[in-house]
Amino acid sequence: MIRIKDIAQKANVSTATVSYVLNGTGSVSEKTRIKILKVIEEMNYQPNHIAKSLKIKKTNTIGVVVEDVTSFHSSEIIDGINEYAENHGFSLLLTNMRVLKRLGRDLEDQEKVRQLTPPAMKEILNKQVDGLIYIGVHTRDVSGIINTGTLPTVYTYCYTSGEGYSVNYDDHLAAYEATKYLIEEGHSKIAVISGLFNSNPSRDRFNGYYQAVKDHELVFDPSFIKTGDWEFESGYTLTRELLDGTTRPTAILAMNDVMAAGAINACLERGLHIPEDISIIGFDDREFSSYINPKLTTMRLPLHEMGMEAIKSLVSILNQEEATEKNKKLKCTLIKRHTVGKPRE
Amino acid sequence: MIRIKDIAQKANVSTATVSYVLNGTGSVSEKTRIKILKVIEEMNYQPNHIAKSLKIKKTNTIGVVVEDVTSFHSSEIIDGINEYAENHGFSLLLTNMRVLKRLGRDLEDQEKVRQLTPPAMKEILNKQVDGLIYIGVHTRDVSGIINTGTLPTVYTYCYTSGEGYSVNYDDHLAAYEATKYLIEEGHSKIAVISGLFNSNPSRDRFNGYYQAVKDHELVFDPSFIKTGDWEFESGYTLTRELLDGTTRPTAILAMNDVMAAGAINACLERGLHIPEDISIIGFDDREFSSYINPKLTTMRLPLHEMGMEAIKSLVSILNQEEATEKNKKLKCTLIKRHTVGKPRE
DNA sequence: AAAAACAACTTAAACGATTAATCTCTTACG
DNA sequence: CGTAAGAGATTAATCGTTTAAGTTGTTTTT
Repeated sequence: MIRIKDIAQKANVSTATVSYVLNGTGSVSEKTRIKILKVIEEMNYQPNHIAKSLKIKKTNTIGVVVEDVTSFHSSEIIDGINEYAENHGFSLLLTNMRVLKRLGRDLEDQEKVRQLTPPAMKEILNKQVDGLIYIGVHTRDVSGIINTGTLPTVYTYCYTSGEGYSVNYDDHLAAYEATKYLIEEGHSKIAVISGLFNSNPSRDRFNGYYQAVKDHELVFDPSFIKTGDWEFESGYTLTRELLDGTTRPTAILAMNDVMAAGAINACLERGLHIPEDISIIGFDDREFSSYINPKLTTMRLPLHEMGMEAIKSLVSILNQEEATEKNKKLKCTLIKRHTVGKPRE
Repeated sequence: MIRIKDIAQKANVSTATVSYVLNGTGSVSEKTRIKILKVIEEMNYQPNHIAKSLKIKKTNTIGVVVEDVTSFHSSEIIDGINEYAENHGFSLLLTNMRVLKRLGRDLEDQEKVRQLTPPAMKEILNKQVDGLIYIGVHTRDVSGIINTGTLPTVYTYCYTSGEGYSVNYDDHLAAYEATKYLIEEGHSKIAVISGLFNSNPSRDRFNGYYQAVKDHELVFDPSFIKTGDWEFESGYTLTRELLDGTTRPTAILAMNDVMAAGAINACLERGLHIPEDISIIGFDDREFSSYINPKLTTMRLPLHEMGMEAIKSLVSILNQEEATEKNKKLKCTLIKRHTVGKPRE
């Protein structure tokens, strides 16, 4: 391994001078600068980041703790983080907590999640990262569960009540816009297949829906609200219930694409045509949404952007820029495909 | 930050002694060992890995270079790598090349991929990782594209011809078994919707299919072989061609789930019943495969296991264990769902 | 009883960078 | 002309560990 020392010897200067040209600090004459640069080139010198980090107490490495990498949103967020990191000289140290695989749907049990944390995270904290990005599996509150100590941290796809920085998407607005779209298409009987009701996204999305219904002076029918559990089966079952109800809705707002897929299956099975007989709108824009038949109209989550904004926030915290926004909320976008149409007369 | 020096002072010993108890090296009396451990506990000392790495020239960090994180297989492989890493004290430094997003289907143009490499990878190499795992986007040959220099490297979901270590799944065997399953269900007219034909998996899978057909003494009909491009549309279009052909197949082997989904759509559109009128089998076991209607029977790739085996290989190379297998090939497993049945008489 | 061996420590030099403090020239200015 | 200022370089300490080599004092061997 070539060291600064080797460069210095060959170029007949001190190590300090070499370091100065490497970092563009100090004052070095153009002549020696050129000379040193040439030697560096010749010897194919690669700086040792470890040594540098030890001295300057900065690693230019960001820890990324993800509750579950295999969850659909994680890789897209990581991709966003990576894009910014690459362009700004940061590396990413990744740790996967695997909460979903280890706890399943038990993860609302905060104590269990907490117990999962230490082994996975201690290591990453000790590795001397400059800051941390925490990617949850649901946009739920993780305060009290995660203790990152004094390390600057930005939470995304989850948040901490009150303290801490977070980047998320706007559930309320997204549901509002989805509902508004349905209403504008002419629907007035709009059912909802919700996720688990003790979760923030479910609550916020319901409120967005409710707001849109009220703003457009439609009647709110509680029998149109069904509570699912985010899974395919519940979308399927609840849609059957909806179709068997006294008044049949002309549109269904499913709170994720997986349940929407279940809803589509249920409708198709009953011989209904989508969107002629019933419209369905999903949430997430999962990859499969354009592989199913008919292709699903859905609200796309700004995942890539969330990753980008999370690391931007973190970097601005690291740079002590005071203006950093505490809780960013990004907008979802409506992806129009083939499951929404005007209702029959 | 608490240093070894601080511990040493408080415990009235030298830094060397502290280091010895920390590493379990040297010879330290039980009495001082206890004493030092107590001080460490009291002061909540956390070792500085950076300093240690500088000295011992080992980081216990493994670089993971992935051609595209958002590709369906990547996160599952990463999950496998992570599981082993966590249990063996390694950290993961992740870099995403984003080849798919940057090059699209152009990635068979090796020159372009090569040009993408340096900026993304140089950084990770300089960060002094002990070894590298490279995760491709297709199981294609990347030799000549990727230059990891002297760094121990294991390739997965891709390979290098001849030199280097790799872990992959067995395409030939998987296709053989899928075909065999179809034959055993009673099918004799089995069509294939292949991926791009200049790709290794396409070739190997075709050979597996061909072998199975021959082994079971069926006639091989070239008109049953259609070449797609891995995308949904081609599955759809080619299935329509197949259905319009002079002899209609009773089963379709699609070389990935996405094309299989296209095939299902085409069949459904023609009013065919699956699997009564036609059987369809996919490849990959994508998440959506159980969300589509009917649920797709498919060959599952051993992704998690590939990640585990990749890092196992790497670690055994790092430990200079000579016995490390050069090119591991893992088995796919058949996931039986609802798109394969016995053919009509 | 002297020599050798060993256990239990300590000393101090690395590892490869950064950087405050110095030093030596020039150049500029009143 | 004397001196202050500045440019361009060097010296050496430092970051937090590890570890070879050295130092004790005690035990074993012969």
